Amino acid sequence: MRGSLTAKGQATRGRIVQGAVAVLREKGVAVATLDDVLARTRTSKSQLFHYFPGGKDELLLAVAQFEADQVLDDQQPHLGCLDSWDAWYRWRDTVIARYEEQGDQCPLGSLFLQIGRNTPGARAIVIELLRQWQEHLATGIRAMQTAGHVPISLDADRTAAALLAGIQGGVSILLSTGRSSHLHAALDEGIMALRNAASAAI
Amino acid sequence: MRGSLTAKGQATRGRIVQGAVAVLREKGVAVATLDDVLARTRTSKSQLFHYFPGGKDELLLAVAQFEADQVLDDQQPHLGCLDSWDAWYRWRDTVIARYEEQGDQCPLGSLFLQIGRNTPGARAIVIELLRQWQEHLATGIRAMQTAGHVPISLDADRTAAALLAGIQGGVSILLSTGRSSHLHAALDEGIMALRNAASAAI
DNA sequence: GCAAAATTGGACTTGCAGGTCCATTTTTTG
DNA sequence: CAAAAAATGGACCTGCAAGTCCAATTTTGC
Repeated sequence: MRGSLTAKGQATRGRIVQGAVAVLREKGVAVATLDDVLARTRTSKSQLFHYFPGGKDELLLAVAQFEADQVLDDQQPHLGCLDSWDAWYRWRDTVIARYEEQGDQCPLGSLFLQIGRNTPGARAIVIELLRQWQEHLATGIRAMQTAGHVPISLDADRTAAALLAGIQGGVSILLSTGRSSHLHAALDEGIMALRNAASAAI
Repeated sequence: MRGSLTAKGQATRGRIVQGAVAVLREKGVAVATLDDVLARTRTSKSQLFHYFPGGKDELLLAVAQFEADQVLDDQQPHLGCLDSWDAWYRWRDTVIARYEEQGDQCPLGSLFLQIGRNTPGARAIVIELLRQWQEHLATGIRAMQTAGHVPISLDADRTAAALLAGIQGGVSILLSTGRSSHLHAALDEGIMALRNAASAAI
């Protein structure tokens, strides 16, 4: 078999990615080196370049994909069933808890500055993550509309986009300042906008 | 005079900062080097380290401070007189224009990932920028309350915080995806929240 | 005008991190 | 079991960018 990975190979490759994820979360992408990853995973240079011929960039991209998947997973199952006010508030609590716990690490954000937003691979990962995230929110808003809790006149996609922007900004402010008050405000105001739309329906 | 700068010295120091600003905007902090700055400003290594004994970190910090000041300046005079719906929309247009023009450069954001958010100097710059920005917004909201356009019951600081988060997120999404729709949505929804609060007043 | 201080040029050093290479061992395949 | 392919260890190379050093020049203060 040409170019295939044995079970052992897959295991090693996986270990490298996992190790890279850990190292990057601990030290930050700016200072983390390949040797750090090797030390942690007890693998050698030749192994790393064997599984990631593209070198550091390719490894970072793999880590980015992993982290991106993690973002939505961590919001489940709540993100998937935003069909009552209660569900929305439970989801809000999950988001806040996740990012408060994460502290001032930003696995994903910093990763993209390093890889470069321009590289097609990196950009595709962010775009897809944001698209899915926003889609989930929009679906939740439509569910609330169907249930009659939010007026149909509301533009679900636009509202979802604004809410997503608020979350992104809240998180990035949390990263910069260590305070989660903006994330709190963005989520609460976002949900409040849905409730107010209900009473201020045109 | 010990440790003082002559007029010539100040000019050189200023040229270095200006050159660094330009280089960082063009190439991005991840790949820009001190030699790039020297080449552009026609200065020498010894000059750079003479005026920035702390080396690259100190220079980056100076650039960060410059860029931070720029952020609010670029929103003036609109940000300073948010006392009518019209003024709010003019300000919104200014913000959108500024960041659309900037494209996918993020002088400030990327800078902090390089310097490290932890270093006290860097963190202080962001915190102060955000504080002033939010203060301006809150002042604007209070002006609208005083004028009777927005109910007093609204928490100006919290609303300003949410709006600021939305802007931050909108910008960071613009940087990642090249699309300004989220920034648009965040601003419009943020202002809409003020208007809806008016009609949905408790 | 002259001594002291500030400014400047640019060659040189240094350390490090990414990447290459090849010999050796292990696993797969038939 | 034997040949081929995959996996592994780790020494080595290389380039680059930050930072050092010193000698030369200009400016300042008195």
